[in-house]
Amino acid sequence: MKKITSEQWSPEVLEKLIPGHSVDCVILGYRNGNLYVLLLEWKGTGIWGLPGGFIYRDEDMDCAAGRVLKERTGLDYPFLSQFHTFGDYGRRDPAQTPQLLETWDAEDTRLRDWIIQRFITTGYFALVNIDACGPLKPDPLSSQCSWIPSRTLPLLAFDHKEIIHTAMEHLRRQVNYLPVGESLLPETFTMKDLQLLHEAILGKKLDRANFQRKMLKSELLIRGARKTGTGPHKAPYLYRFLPEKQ
Amino acid sequence: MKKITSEQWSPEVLEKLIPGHSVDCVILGYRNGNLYVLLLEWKGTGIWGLPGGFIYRDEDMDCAAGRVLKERTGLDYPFLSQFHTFGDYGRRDPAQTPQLLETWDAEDTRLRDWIIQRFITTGYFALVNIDACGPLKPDPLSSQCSWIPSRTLPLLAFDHKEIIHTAMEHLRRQVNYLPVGESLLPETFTMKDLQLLHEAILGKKLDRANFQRKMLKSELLIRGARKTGTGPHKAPYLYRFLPEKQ
DNA sequence: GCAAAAGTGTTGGCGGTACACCCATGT
DNA sequence: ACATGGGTGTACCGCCAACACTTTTGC
Repeated sequence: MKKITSEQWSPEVLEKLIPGHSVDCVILGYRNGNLYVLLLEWKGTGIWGLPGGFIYRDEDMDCAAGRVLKERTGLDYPFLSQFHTFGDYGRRDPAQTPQLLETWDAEDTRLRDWIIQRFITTGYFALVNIDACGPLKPDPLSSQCSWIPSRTLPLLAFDHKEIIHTAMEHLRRQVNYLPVGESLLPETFTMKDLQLLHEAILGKKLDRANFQRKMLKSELLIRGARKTGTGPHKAPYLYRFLPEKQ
Repeated sequence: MKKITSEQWSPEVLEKLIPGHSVDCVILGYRNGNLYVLLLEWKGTGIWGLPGGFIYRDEDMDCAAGRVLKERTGLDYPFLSQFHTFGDYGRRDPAQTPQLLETWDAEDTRLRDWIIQRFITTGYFALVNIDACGPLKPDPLSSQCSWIPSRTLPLLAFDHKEIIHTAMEHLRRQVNYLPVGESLLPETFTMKDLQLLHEAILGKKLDRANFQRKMLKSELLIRGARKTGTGPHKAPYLYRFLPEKQ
């Protein structure tokens, strides 16, 4: 796996990239009971898109996805996995690409031709701790990079809405086998916190008693001290995840 | 979905193809208790590879996979689904490409350059009835196209062994949710036939009694007459799958 | 004391596994 | 009759959903 550092796109850089194939990352974060997706706003258009990028000719595709994550969030390769490749001919609405290019140097048609060509994209998804991210950085085509609640998605470019839905579907199917808590929660948390997270992912309420037993039986958690000052009720335990097995 | 008919590769045709991205199909068949994979032998090399193909610039990627299936087997789009995209920089062993090209027109370097470039490939898998296939047709790079038992794979090109293993893994995980019997068995079959198929996929023995109950409970089968002349024992029922729900 | 939230217990259903028991048939 | 394989019954276990009960805490 060869790592390549971030660079602005330019005609010279474009030469080093694989044409027509991109990676798009569905980066999920969590805070206060809500799931968030990291999105970029295309300069001045009000259209949002997934953080994506291109693949260098001598770079593994997985690395390209990791590089995108690093460039936007500063995070180094947390849990990141490919979930689907989107290859329909008409997946990029041709009416949207001109908007994407409005802020670009119009006189160099190489850039324009490169960006409006047909693209196949491979979707990756990552679960990250919002507080562990560095400052969010938009890419050269975007004006801002923000955490957007996954329940209230804005107008999205191309088929990015479908890509997000596919990723969420993938996450829901695997929620019991993935370290979702470890990736999305702070170091210590209550069982209620963990349950709210699972409920946010699954989009439905879970039984408190059964959820508690299931989590404890997994033997991935260690129980710490009780959390004080949480109100007029029994103080809940604080948990943390076991250190990783080597 | 735009359909495109088969053509030989030529410099003119190559212009119409997306460079650097291929589809490879893991096409599985079944007969007498054994799973088979459809493979092609590269002309004169003794190296085998998956049936693959390229994507026309105006063609959906899923269609390209369906076209590959059709070209090799004559079958029209049975159950066919994408399972993973293989994008490592070093996935195609550069030492193997010269062998692949030995039988090609060496004086036209465009063909050579096109075929030895870095490729990302998307893997599809299909379950087909061997008897329903037309005559098997090798592609321009291959001398033969045959059903090879999945347990005794020959020397395979590039990372095709890994691709097959990934597909089999995918199939094992989904065997209970896929119409494996409907795709791989003849119209009528005994419960034992169906069980042998599942055992071949899972690579382990199943309990006869429990398997029978599970299949009947699914309500996908209808029981027909008994099969006669099967030996000194009770005659088994013949089953068929219910006609598809509309 | 009372409400609210946390922790634990109990029950029943369902799916999977293991294995026992009959049934039909050709020799 | 008997061996062989097909069909069905029963018991057990683990997982999950539903819900009851007890404990702690601030008001």
